[in-house]
Amino acid sequence: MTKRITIANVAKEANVSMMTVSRAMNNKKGISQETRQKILEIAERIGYRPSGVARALATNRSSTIGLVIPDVANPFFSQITRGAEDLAYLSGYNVFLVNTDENIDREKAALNSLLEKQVDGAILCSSRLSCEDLNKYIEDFPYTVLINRDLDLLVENSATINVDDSFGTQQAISHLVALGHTKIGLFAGPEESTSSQRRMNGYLQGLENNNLPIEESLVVSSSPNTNGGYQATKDLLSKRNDVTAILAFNDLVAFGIYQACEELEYSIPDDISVIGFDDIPLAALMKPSLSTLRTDKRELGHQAMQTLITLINNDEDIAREQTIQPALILRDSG
Amino acid sequence: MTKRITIANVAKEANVSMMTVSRAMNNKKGISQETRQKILEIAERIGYRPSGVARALATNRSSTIGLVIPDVANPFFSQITRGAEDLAYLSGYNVFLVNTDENIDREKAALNSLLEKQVDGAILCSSRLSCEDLNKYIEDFPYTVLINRDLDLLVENSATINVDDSFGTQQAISHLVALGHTKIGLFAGPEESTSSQRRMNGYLQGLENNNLPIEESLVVSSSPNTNGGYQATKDLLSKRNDVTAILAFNDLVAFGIYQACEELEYSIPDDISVIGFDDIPLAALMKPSLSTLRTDKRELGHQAMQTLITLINNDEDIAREQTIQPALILRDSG
DNA sequence: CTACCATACGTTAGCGTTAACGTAAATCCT
DNA sequence: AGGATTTACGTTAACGCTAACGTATGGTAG
Repeated sequence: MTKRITIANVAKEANVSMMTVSRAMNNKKGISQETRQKILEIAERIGYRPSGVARALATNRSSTIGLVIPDVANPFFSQITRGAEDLAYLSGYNVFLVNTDENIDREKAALNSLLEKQVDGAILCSSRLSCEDLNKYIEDFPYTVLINRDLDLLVENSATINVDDSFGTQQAISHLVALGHTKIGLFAGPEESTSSQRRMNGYLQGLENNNLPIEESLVVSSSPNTNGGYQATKDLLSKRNDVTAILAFNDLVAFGIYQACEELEYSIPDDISVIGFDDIPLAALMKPSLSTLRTDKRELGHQAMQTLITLINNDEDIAREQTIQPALILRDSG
Repeated sequence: MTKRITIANVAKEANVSMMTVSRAMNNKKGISQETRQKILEIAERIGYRPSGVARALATNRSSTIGLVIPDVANPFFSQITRGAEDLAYLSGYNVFLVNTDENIDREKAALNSLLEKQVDGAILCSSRLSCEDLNKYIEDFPYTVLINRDLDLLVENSATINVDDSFGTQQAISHLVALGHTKIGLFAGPEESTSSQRRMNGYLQGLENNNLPIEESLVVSSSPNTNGGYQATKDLLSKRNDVTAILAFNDLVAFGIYQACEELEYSIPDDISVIGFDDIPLAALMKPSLSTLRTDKRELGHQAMQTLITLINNDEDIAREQTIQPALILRDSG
């Protein structure tokens, strides 16, 4: 490994001080056009690359952001990641991506490592940390944005962005009611999932809004996958053959509903309407095509990054608690 | 923002030199158990967090790795990312994730920013750079691992990992031949895609291995999506009604084949066998379930990271050109 | 003509850490 | 016993950059 070319090399070659080179490289004022040009040419010629590490040490800014998510392999988070990274790129930041696997210890380890790396800010997605721990970390990071996680006390250096699952679910119910449905089933997801809880709230609220009774037997919990939907359908329809519509926890669950309905010879949407959640690519390909609630995850990631960068730069006041609305995509299933 | 707690604070509090604190924090020898313990307690108590930036400057090692991919939102790359990050985490590295969108300028910008950030190594996925540019960057990075990209001259500080698409395709053909097929169609993907080229090679080689003639009209290019498969099927079957098997560029293309076959009233696999590529979750859910060639992308990412870290640590000799074999997953479609 | 100011630089002193070397005391070996 | 080695520290000097301040030069206003 040959020795690194430093700002001193450029300075000597150009017969100026390091400070002048620094000004030239960073487009700062207090330097004439000619010298700047000359320095930039020399830098280019001798292959000088500024050391981000040294700069970070000197300025106390790393131009680096931490993004903490449960699992990039999950399309939900990979899309958020994409939206966030795109804006980071445009704004001159690099992003550290960390997976937690919804494991608290791993999440803590991730946050600690980001703290050591001295990121300028962090975006935490679906954090599993206790409120106490979370608050401690928020204090330690310069700035933090939380996605899909509420916070009791919202401090100066943080903001939250949440998907309004409750509202989305209410929308879906209103749509189904408008179609004449009154016996609407809900396939709830894992109990510990906050989005599952929010959808449950939305479901109850939606029924109330439309003056429909709440019947416990219409709510079935299901694993968040195809098989979960299949099982839940068999389960529900064996008990309640008056059900005419089902809200699935997500599109895969909806696909499971399709499979069960085919077996049981229920027709979608004639006998049963189905509405999914997520709008995965498969949704449009299913037969009949699946109506579903889509949240723009890329936009979500973008908005989180935008918020974080605004906080960092302290440009302007920004909403501390933001919300993203899912959109009801109507297709053929209900 | 309160002032950062530094190693000096800990040193003063513990009545030792900074060097001793450094030794304690980094588990280095030349320090007694008692002092180490005492120092660690004090560090914990006053909330000392070592500055990774300062450490990187002093040691010339950032414990940071750059991962450059076309698009995290694409499941293929998000899984690679996951596999890579997992190992990075275990090995004490953080990874910078960058998307290029297959845009050469953005890729260069990404690499430049990683160079500035002084990553200890980089993993480049499906790089679109010219050989010349690529070689220049490989020279600039301490270490580089390329995924799905060949390199003419393989320098000391680099390695490549490629998916053996050709072999996978040959496997599929041998399987189809064993089933009695002789007229096997290929739906090739985008021409500029190297995996498409490799599969074409594998296709030709596979036919030759099995003493089958090469017929140009059996090869149709298709967009890498459902619609592409749909169109290509209609196209192919209108010209060649003797085709009894099709290799799809990927599983979505295969899904398009299914749709076209349903319309044309061809039965799968009775009239036509179909084999996909990728094994996306949908593959197992399709009717009939789709036989496909699966490459373990997580393993691919893991292996790339493993190789990079081995290069960095210079632990042991490592294969400079590695290959990952896709596995033929046999289901009901052929 | 002086006082003031802007412009274009240079100097100095860190940022927080560790490598490399120095040193004093304890331990060991023959 | 006396030199060699080991252990447990401390000192010094970087790593590469920039903030903050200093200085010289020329212009400008009154």
